[in-house]
Amino acid sequence: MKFEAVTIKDIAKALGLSTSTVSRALRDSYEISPETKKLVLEYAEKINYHPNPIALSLKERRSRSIGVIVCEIANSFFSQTINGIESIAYNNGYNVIIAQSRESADRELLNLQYLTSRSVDGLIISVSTETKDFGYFRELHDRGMPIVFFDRIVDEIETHKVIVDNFKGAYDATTHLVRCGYKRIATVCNAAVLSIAKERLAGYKAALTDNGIEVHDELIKYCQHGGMITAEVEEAIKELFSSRQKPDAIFASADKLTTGCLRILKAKGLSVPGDIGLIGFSNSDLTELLDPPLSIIKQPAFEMGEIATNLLLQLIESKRPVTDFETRVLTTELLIRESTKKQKQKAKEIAS
Amino acid sequence: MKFEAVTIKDIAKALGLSTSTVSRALRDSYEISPETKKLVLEYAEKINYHPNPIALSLKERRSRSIGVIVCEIANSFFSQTINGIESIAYNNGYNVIIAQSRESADRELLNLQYLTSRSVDGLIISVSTETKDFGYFRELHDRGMPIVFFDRIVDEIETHKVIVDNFKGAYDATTHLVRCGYKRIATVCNAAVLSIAKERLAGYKAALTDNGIEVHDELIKYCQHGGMITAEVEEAIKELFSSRQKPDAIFASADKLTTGCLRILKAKGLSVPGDIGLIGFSNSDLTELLDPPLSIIKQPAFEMGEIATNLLLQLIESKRPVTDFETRVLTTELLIRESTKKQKQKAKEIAS
DNA sequence: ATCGTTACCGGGAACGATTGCGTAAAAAAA
DNA sequence: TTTTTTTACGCAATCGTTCCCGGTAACGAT
Repeated sequence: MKFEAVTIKDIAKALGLSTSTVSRALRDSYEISPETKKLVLEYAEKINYHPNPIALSLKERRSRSIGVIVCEIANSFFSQTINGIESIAYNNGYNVIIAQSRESADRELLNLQYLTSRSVDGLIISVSTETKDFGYFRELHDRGMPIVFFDRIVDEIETHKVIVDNFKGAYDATTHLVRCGYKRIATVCNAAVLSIAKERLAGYKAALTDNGIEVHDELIKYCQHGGMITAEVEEAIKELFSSRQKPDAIFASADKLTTGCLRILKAKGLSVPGDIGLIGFSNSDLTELLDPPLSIIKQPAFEMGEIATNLLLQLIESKRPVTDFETRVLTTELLIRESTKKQKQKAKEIAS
Repeated sequence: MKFEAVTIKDIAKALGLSTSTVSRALRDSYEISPETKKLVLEYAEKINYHPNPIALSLKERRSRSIGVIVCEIANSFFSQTINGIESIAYNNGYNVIIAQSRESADRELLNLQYLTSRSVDGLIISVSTETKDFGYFRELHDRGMPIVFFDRIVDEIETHKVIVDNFKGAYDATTHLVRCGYKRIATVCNAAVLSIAKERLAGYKAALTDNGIEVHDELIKYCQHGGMITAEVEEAIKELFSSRQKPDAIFASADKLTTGCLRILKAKGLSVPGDIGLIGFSNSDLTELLDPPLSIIKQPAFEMGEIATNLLLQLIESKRPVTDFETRVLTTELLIRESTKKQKQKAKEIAS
């Protein structure tokens, strides 16, 4: 089954002109008489002519499409980012091809090869938790493929990057927990190789130290798949509670980890914040409806997508190789709700 | 800035062969000697040759890409569906271009034109709530563009469709409310033009009638934008509560409406299910963590995406025009949780 | 009458890959 | 040895579009 489109040849034949003339008439060239132009334009309109973008891509050696690789789209943060990416891309005549790594380095590489073989003009990437070898990224980048990293960036590759101040986000969240009166604050974070995991962990540690609380390694748990696998989070929580230092609060450093922790804590029959406080990074718009309403650190996801895309288009459309790269750092938002309200505090409130 | 890829010409020149020979060698043609093949294959591997898909698309008049139009991707149901679509598409060498209508008929048309001008080989569509004129769909379909509708389908266009038994889903949900002891059951649904809205409303009505409960029109509220605009849901709820027949339960017939209702009810200080019961269609994986845990009707979203894609690929790859279309109807899943537990019932449970 | 200019338009190569057809050389059959 | 067949490869067209060259009128100036 074929969908046959109208070509410039059809117009040329019908009007007794050459394809060159038709092409020029359509592009409003000065070498074509007004009458011919009118003729061509009207006929093109009539038969609903649209230039074949594939032929154009071949000719101009660009596809006007950009590739996006994220771990998964069924994730509030990423779907919001993609919204931002799309809005800018579409306004500039680019289309967006989305691929998911599902936190697998293999799938990520496959997607990468697939997208480049599809000749995308550029890439917007948030790397998977599993990725250790950035050789292919580097090779691509060295060969001139425009790449913008966001969220989970690759430090050793020099290109545009868009992130939030993860250190500050984590610092603020942890400080908030301290101020609420929590003492044994644990953290559940992403694979340690991830830039965001490192930064958020650093923020967590700094906040504890600055508040005179000792950092205990046994209160720091890593989830290699960023919470995509429930068992992983379950294991982390179990370990936390079987340690000598039982935590009285948890700072979760990623979307899936935050809701994952809540799920496991409830499954274990623990009350939040009664038995344990919880705060985490999240971009879900359902967090305030949860039981309990979750205190979260929220990222400006849509804006991040917009900025990343603008930077990428800048790279793509630049005449000469860009060497001056920038890293845009946005700020997170701390939303305080029930899940970090310590019991004593609650009691006090009721009394007053 | 350009990303220069290796072409068949580069290989030909380097090896002193013609492009035809190289092409045939790469495709393992019988007319090429084993030695030449080996030579070409090894060199191609060495310089990391990948055929240019754009050139192939031009030659074969197919792009090996499919377009998907949904109202928004930051929606559990649709992002899960897209996961299903992608998994099948990628396995078959197709890529997926996603576009969002954001419930606007204009944007939908724009996306449609954009995708077809991008020469996608086929389309998978869930129409927007606003769409009234299906002329463009029809035209495209008549001109041979393979289209598969899912979820929100277009009855008057004969092609493959993938839906759930919306009538039964709504019937089951409403029946469940009746069995819980609710008497004045309201429904908040999508724009009445949508296939799913009609079917779910019919299921709701039938369940009431079959249980000897009268259907009151003032207990039926429509949201033109399917809950994307909060004010819309707020207005619906306000109207319900200002009517003579104050509802004691609500059946929400779409993802955003379900969580939207919960949000508004809580904002109004109403307790669920204490003051009012709530059940609705939803595919969010957070519903059981909500306050209260939400009773929902869940659709097999991933599977729907898979089936839709398989059907589309079937259409695309069919040699002759397909005239025998099918509508796949899957079944929904009813998950009963706290939000539909009527107070009396609760009391009884505690007593026993 | 000849030249220069302007205005319009067509031929054909190119983008990268595939493929039908033609053909030289080598191998097999006569 | 001659003829036939097979093997192995190149030429050129094709997909839809753009664009570099040309080319040809018409017209005014010389």
